[in-house]
Amino acid sequence: MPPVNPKTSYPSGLDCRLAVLGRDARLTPHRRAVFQTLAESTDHPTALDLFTRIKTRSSDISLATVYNCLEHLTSNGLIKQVHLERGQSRYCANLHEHVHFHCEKCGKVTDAHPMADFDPATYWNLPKGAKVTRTDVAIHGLCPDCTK
Amino acid sequence: MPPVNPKTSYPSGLDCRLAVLGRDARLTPHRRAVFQTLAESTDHPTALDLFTRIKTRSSDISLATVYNCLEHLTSNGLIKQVHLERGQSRYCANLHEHVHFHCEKCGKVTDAHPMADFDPATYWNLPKGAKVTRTDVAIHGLCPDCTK
DNA sequence: AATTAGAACTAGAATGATTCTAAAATGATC
DNA sequence: GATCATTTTAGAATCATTCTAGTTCTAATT
Repeated sequence: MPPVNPKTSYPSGLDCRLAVLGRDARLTPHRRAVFQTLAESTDHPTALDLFTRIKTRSSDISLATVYNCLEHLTSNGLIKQVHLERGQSRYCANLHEHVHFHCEKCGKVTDAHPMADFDPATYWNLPKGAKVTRTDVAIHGLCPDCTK
Repeated sequence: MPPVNPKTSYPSGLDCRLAVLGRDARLTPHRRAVFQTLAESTDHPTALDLFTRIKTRSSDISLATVYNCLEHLTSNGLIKQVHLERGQSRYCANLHEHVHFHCEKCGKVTDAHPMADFDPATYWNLPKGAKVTRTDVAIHGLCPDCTK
């Protein structure tokens, strides 16, 4: 096994999360840009949002590459895809267990972190013998700013 | 206020739910077909599913009309739109409070009814001052048939 | 340093779900 | 039975995403 090139492989120093990737998953400038732009965003941007931000702030990139990078990062478990309504997918670099609060007026999406363990089987009658792997919770309502 | 035409207005006898509509919301044969076809379905069909079922089983209809009827029924609160993944919207005539169990293998969607009151604020740290109007819960996993 | 094989990037085409448009049909009221 | 609003329709348009196929880039090898 040849040595990993420190310049182009996902370094564990930059962000421990990036280290989970195998050595053949390259940390290209584009992937870095997509990941970092998303990590700096608190607003759950769409692919197009990220495309615009990366294009104006830093390097040139194509929309197809943004989609490729997002798919790569998602399938490697570095980021998560979020679906709140039909339409565009949104992305989220927060890997801590959390759910989403969606403001129906301004559209803002806020992460809500757990205070206690949650088991859906205590609240809903699941099919007998079903095996739960994941529970998606989306809370809709009015954010503090929009209740005024 | 002129009398309601019993033949074309949503009758309260057929299904009490249909009575919630105002008198200017007509119960056309197409709307009736879309509603009834959905009400008889347990599989959370897509607009295209409903289009095919209505077209083959009963009257002729266009896909645009299915979309129009679904939009009409949804905005009048007679049916619900369900988004489990990106892609097509699914529809559900079950208005009892419930959540959805989605089998990741066979794709089947099952309604899961509540056994206890559920307040998301006891589990997740919502933004201070936020007002919750609705909580969408989608439970993903393997259905009883697929665990075998 | 040049070669090579594979991975990543790209523009533009293609796809799939949905919405829009504008005209025709239908229904309700006058 | 005329009139006006609503519904239906086919087909065009749109929007987000994925695909295609050619090009460029990267890293290991010569």
